[in-house]
Amino acid sequence: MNISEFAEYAGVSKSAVSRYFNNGYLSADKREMIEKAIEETGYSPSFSAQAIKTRVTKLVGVIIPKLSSESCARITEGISQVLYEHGYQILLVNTANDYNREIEYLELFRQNRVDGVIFLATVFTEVHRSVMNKMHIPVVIVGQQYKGFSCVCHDDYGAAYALTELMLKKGAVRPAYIGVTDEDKAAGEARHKGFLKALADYDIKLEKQNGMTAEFNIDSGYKCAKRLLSGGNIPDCIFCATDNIAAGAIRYCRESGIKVPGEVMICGVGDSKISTVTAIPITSARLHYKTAGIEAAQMLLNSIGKASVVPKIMKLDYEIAERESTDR
Amino acid sequence: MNISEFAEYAGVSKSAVSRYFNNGYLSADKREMIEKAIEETGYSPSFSAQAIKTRVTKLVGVIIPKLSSESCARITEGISQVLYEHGYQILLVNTANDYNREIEYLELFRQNRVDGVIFLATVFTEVHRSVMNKMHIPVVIVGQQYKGFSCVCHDDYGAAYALTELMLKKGAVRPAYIGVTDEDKAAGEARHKGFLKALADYDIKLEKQNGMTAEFNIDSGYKCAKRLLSGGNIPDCIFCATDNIAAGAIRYCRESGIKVPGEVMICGVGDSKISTVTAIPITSARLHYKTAGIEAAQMLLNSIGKASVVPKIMKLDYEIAERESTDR
DNA sequence: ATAATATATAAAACCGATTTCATAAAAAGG
DNA sequence: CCTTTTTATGAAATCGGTTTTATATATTAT
Repeated sequence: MNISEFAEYAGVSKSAVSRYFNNGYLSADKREMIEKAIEETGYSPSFSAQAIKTRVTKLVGVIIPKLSSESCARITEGISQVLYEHGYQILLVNTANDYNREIEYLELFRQNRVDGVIFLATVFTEVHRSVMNKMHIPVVIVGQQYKGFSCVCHDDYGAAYALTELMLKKGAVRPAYIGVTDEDKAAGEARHKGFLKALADYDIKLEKQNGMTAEFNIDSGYKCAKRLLSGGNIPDCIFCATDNIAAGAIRYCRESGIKVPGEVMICGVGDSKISTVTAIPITSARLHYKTAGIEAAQMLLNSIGKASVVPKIMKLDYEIAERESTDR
Repeated sequence: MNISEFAEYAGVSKSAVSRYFNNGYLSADKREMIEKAIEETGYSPSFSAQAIKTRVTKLVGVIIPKLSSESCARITEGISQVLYEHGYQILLVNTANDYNREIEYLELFRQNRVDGVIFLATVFTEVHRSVMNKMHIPVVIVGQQYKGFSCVCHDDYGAAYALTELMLKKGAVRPAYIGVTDEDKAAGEARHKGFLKALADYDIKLEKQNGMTAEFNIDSGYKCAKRLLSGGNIPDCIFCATDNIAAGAIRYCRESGIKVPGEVMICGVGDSKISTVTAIPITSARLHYKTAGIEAAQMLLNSIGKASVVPKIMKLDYEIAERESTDR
């Protein structure tokens, strides 16, 4: 049923029906007639038809690298909560860590379809910048700082520094690092730099074979820990860039009889659910993922419809959750 | 830029442009002119305008109870993969376990906006049925069986039976159960029944105080395990309806010095990431979440556009992943 | 009482596409 | 060579709404 048929059914004009849904002038009796007709028919206006005229879709594109990652899911949950409260909906794109798909969907969103975009990105390329610059709808980036765009991010550097310092203060002198690629500015580079800075400040140096790059999962942490810990002269602490990596490392230690924290301290980042239930609970830095999603969504909603917006950066604080894996 | 402006720019008629995007009759030179103009302007047709005329939105509504649950995330990942391959996108609704919001969005989708709905539901009410019956777009339900609708679900009953049998065969005689509400037909009722049937078949009875209902999280498992294990005459095995509950139970055992599996065997369901890294790795049943999402999406795509479709039920098999928590 | 303003209404134009229609040119068939 | 079919084309109608316009009526101000 379209607006004309409905208007006829209700005994009013199309314009009156439209005004009813858009708070225009409308007499009480017409309002009543329309309400009664809605009751009877269940009519509601077509989103597509509204969008074409108003240029408002009430849709926000959310681009994420991996839905089944706890951090992504929690950010998206925060986004979802705020958008729901404001009558917006999420057009979700799971890129499965495929950078090309990020570009593909940015292009898609560039034209129409959504009112704004929230982008949980990991690695930025020149192509990203060129596409994003041509975008004429607001974009908010979560988890990274990217010049020229509004961002909500975590203090990855500070968290990594604090965790490393914690272990050094407890007497670690032969540290190791299992990180992710430095191409990832946040989880990779920033945490790496925070780790190295703490080492520098405490006059401790990283032996070359003790720095490793892993994937974002448990198995990869397991394998790296194996390489790190199967030689002689093993490290006495391992900074892991994520809790999953730390969980894998702890699993390896458990299986090979290496005492955590006795022989080697281990920490992760993210304070995910997993960190409380591992063989040895993991000391980690709580990053406020859901809050990041909430803030990003609010930032985006504040930008939608505005002619131009000054890009803002919001950096969220962290808290250290100390658990057994770094006890001394 | 709209189709008229673009057509003028390209030096062809509106109709020609439309035909270009919809594979109509078009001479080679016109095709070339249009391609050149697209190159130069980046024009692409408006989704809203297309949708209004074709009544196709290329959008699928996905309603899920909790995004940050690993099972939901994996199902959604499967859905996303298939829809992507077919040029569809996901309109995501996270209901945060609020049944009213489920109804609200079913209502919203009922009218327009999406071409089909995938519903990861937990508890069905009469209101659900009445709304879903009025739906004139296809709906596929994941994780539950619901008469009259196409469903993709797991063999919760069989998995629970097999896990329980495994523990009974290893000599357990005083079983306990930590489940979720029976209102949830799959994770609640079906697993509960599978557990009870195994007990019946092995002539073992459940002491009343050894059956408990928990929430879907680690802390709740911890608390239930505490109640279960702090008295005298404690159970010698605990069937947990989810891995999270089992992880909580294992954490309690670890903290209170109860030996797993020595004093009490524990199992979970879902074979989530967590089950491999807990203090004692958890025996669990692998449910194919991502596959469920993939199958559901395919089922839905097969129904879209068809006048009427016979509802189908697809029940996916499970596999037992035996780990230390049930060793004997 | 009259002018100015606020409220209320329907018709018509418009949003940006697709599709039908009428017509023409080219290709194929006999 | 003429008829039929296929290919190609732009104008116009249509999809389901919103918004402008023009006009009428009711209030308020002076």
